[in-house]
Amino acid sequence: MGLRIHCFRRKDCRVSEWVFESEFERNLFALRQEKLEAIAGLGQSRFPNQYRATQTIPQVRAQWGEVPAEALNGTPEQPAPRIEVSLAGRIMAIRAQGKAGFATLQQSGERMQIYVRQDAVGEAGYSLYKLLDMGDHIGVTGYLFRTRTGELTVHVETLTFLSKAMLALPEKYHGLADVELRYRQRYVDLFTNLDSREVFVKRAKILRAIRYFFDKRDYLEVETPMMQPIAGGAAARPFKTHHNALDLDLYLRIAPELYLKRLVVGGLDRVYEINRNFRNEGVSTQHNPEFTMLEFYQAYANYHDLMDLTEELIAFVAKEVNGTTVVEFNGHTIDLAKWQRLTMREAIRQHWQYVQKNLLEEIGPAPMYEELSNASSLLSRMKKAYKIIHAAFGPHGDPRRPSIGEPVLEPAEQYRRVDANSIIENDQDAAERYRLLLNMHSGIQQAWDDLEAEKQVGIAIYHLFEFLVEPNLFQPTIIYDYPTEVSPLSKAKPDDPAHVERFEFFIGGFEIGNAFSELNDPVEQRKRFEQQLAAREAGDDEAHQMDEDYVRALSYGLPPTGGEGIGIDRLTMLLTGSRSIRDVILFPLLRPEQHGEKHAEEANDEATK
RNA sequence: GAGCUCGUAGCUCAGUCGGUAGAGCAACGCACUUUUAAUGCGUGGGUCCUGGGUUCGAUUCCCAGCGAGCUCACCA
Repeated sequence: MGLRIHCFRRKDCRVSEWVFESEFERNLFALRQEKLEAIAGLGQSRFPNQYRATQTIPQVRAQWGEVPAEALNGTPEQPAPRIEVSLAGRIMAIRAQGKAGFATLQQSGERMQIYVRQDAVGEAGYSLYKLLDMGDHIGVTGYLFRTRTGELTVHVETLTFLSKAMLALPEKYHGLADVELRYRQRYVDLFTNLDSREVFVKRAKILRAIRYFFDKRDYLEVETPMMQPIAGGAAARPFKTHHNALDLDLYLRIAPELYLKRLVVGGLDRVYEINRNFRNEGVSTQHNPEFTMLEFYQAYANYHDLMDLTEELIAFVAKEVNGTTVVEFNGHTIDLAKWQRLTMREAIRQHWQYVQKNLLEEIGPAPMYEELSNASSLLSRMKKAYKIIHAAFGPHGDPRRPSIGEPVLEPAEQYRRVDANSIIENDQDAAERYRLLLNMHSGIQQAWDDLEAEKQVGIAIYHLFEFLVEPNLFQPTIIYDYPTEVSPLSKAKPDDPAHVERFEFFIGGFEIGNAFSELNDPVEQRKRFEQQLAAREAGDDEAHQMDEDYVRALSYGLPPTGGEGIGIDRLTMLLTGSRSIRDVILFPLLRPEQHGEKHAEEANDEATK
């Protein structure tokens, strides 16, 4: 910690100089320092090094929270035995009344009222009380009683000053409401918004439950490199960094996958790792550039074994953390113990049939499996379907794409000239219908584009799935048997080379995990790397690089292995009912704050360019 | 990356059909020995995000920029 706390408004500010956000803060800080001196004058240390409490506030509440007033307070004739306590906490409310007063201490997210009266703590003690402010840390000793209004309270006998808040706390009723401030100043958010604290307590419980689950099954927790010379194991753009002494470019890992499988080659049959991955991509309510993944690998298992394990894991974690497998998320009630499993093509067909039956009969029956396997028949089907669904929106229905040809059907009345924003505000069902149709529209359009560009049929199928089906998978769903073209690291189905033994699972409308029977044929692996390399040369900067050492590792023999990755942030969102990934990451990535003159200069520079 | 919305006191928010702004909390002073969003009386606190334009005059209108939220795109 330097001396500087804020340094925005003066471009030449030095580290040795205090720069406050405002006069208010400058004055308050000075005033609090004077109070600190006055506290020292009372014989207290300004910044004492420790305080020995005998209990925590949660402990006292747990033990005495329900004990009635008579038992604690006794009567004038029959005084009850005193319950002595020694507690520490942060002052979250303080109310002085002449020669006595109350304060509320907070510790570990729980609160305890204290009562300080001059005739109990003495004049010096009461002088200290009067020098206390919201946000200060103090220690108290005394005994428990209940006030007239029944609140469990510490009758203070000694007061020990522990640390001063030099800045003003947020408004005490609302806490920090500005989401940006809550992310930037999480240290304030955490003690003023206890809901926020609860999310991170739960996050820790989730991690603990996961570790327990895998440890119990003889998995070994490992840590593999986060800085890698080749960023592999996923399709994503990496961050680049540099090691000076070795003069070596390195990438922050996009996945631990290839290292974990090397470990299985090495005889660590069951391994898992929980740690950060880094992907150089945009941010959204579901994406942070660094995010936490659980990856685990199990020798001699295939993807069906992992499906069973996954269902068990998710239900177990939910139960450990929330005491139930039922969660409310985004207006949906989800039971994490009730799963369905569908192949990707089944899911597309099922969803298509749903749309046909409930929304748009003209779209026709779902494509048959043969149609979904053949590029030219799929293309002609997509063309047909596109015209129908496009017409359903009316000539102006989809602002993002000009009409292709003339509408072939009369637009269905309820979708004519629909405006997404107005119906989302007004009519939930209409908004839902609109969303479903728009997703279908986008998926069909995407598949058409893929096939038109002569991409492989599997890629078109995958896109169709992503748009049509994925956003609607609120209940726990395993989607399996992915097209080979979109799965460079997984193993083909023995009886169907067009598909691989891979599944992803979806809850709450987004993907949470991804698993497959790992490809362990080094020759096949090299071939797929080479294909990726070709894609890379063709301009796909997310395509895999060649990883010779990984192929070498496979050449020593990877046993048949199942592997899976689970997004911990998203799982946490689900189990805490958080709509944004930023609510489950302590310090989500934000642009640095810019203030005052520096800011203005940059704005001008920008304007004159 | 695109669209929409927002940015006013330390915090939570009003407001100004264009005439440089208010409340509550917090802060400061006084009163009050069972209050609890304590209360009562009084005081201080603002480059109304930044820059430019229009105007006699801009916090308000217009343009640009910065930051954030949401939606979409990319992605897990």
